[in-house]
Amino acid sequence: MTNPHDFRPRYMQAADELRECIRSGRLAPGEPVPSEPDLAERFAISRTSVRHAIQLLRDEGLVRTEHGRGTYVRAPRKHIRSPRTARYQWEKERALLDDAERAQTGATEHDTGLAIGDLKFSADYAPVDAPPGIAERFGVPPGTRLLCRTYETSVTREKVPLSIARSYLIYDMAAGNPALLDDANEPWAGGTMHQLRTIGVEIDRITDEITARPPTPGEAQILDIERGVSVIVLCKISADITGRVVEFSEVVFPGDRTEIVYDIQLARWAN
Amino acid sequence: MTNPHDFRPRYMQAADELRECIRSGRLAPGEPVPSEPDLAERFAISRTSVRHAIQLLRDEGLVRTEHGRGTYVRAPRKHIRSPRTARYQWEKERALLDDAERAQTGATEHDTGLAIGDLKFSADYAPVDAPPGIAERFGVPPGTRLLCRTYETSVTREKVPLSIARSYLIYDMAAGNPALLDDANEPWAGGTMHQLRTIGVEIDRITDEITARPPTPGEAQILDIERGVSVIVLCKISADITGRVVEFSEVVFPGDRTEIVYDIQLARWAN
DNA sequence: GAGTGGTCTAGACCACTGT
DNA sequence: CAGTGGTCTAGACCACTCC
Repeated sequence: MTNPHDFRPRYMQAADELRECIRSGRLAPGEPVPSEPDLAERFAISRTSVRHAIQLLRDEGLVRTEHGRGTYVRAPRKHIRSPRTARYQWEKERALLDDAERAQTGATEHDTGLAIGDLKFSADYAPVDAPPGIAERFGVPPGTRLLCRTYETSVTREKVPLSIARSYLIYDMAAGNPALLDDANEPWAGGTMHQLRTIGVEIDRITDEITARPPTPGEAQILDIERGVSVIVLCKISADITGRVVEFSEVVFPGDRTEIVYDIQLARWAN
Repeated sequence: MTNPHDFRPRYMQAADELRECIRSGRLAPGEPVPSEPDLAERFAISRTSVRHAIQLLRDEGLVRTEHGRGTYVRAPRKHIRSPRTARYQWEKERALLDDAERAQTGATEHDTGLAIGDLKFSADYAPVDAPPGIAERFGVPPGTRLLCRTYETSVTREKVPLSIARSYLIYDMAAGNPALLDDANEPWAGGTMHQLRTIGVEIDRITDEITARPPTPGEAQILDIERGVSVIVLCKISADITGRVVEFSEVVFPGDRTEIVYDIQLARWAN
């Protein structure tokens, strides 16, 4: 079945042929790929080589393998939009509302259009000594006491979180309102923008830095990510109206189902 | 060497131990990992299992393997910052300058701080019929004639491109200035914003959508991406002052060395 | 129990990199 | 040349899923 005049490795030739079947639709999303022994016979190669070929397709995100069941052609995953520009401004205005109004809906509901009961949420606070990289962002000496808050947000119906977030505040600043030091107060209606407002801080400017990298084994497990899929890391640096950095947060999204959105309004040309 | 009371697969135990060596610094970036036969003996497993373990580490981005030389601990890759907000506004203002001023520096030089001679650039124009996904962005019927422009930008000293971009314009609109239809006019001093200005279009609002996915084999080759590393895909939708979408472009960045940056200025609270 | 994928071995040969 | 990783085999046994 493989071409004797082709000197590429046989597992690659097999992968190429399977890839072509998928691209052309002869193997449609959701359909099973033939079993490993079948493919071994069909391509006249060993099962080891078949597995190598399938591994390539897995790394390309084209197939998903389930132990004891088979290998299936993957459908592209549904993206969850995470609009940042709109969310930040909305969150800031919401911080001015009274308690009852703020309680009605959270930022993630605003992003995703889900109702407030559809979302599950867990938070954990702990004081930490600033590692050098993070101290630098705040412009404080390494070792300065920070409040580290970790969050997992998930859709109630699904086991898998939408994101894992770690947010840092200067501990002594947050201590201006002792309620901000206790994770029992989460979920806090109104989010970080409102929390900071209780200590007289107004966020004026946010810088987002976006990168991608392979997940750590822990992240792969929590986010239910398969081999070859990266996470998107969003570092958000918030400065107050005096230009001082007041919050640094790092949000980890599953790369195969997240779409991060920014709207940029440009200044008009003078006429 | 592997623990008989641990019932996890042996290749995972081996991977765990190597991962711990790297995290702890006992194997520092740049240092070689022991050879496969060495590791097989040390862990008392077959070379196949050793290779399986190393593959895991490769997928996590921790090591890099070079045929005939060995496997080395990877240093984190240097990130190239790609600030979007600042770039877009800068590019828009630059479109108003005269030819000589515009020729002095391009957008990528603005982003990276490199001089104009440091960058290499290739462009290719071709008319295409709009596929459904892209037609939808423009709000035109599928099959409408578009001008598809592909670009590769690289640093002259390095073989590997910084990004691959594909930009689409409505063909009939671009034809308003025939110079816009010919890739021989690239690099066009002033970029797309100036090109559009020659046909009376002012871009007013840009929406960026960012996702990550595994590279296609072609992208992996062009961008010199290793297994397990994803690409970051930035879809840029530009609308003119009437709200009509006038350009759609898709930029593919290597995920392991790109950092995309947005600055968001929030409205002040009324006092 | 039959069929699927997951782990593992021992050994062979090839391709590439150094000296 | 010796040493590295890359390809490949044939076969064994295990773990999981479904009937």
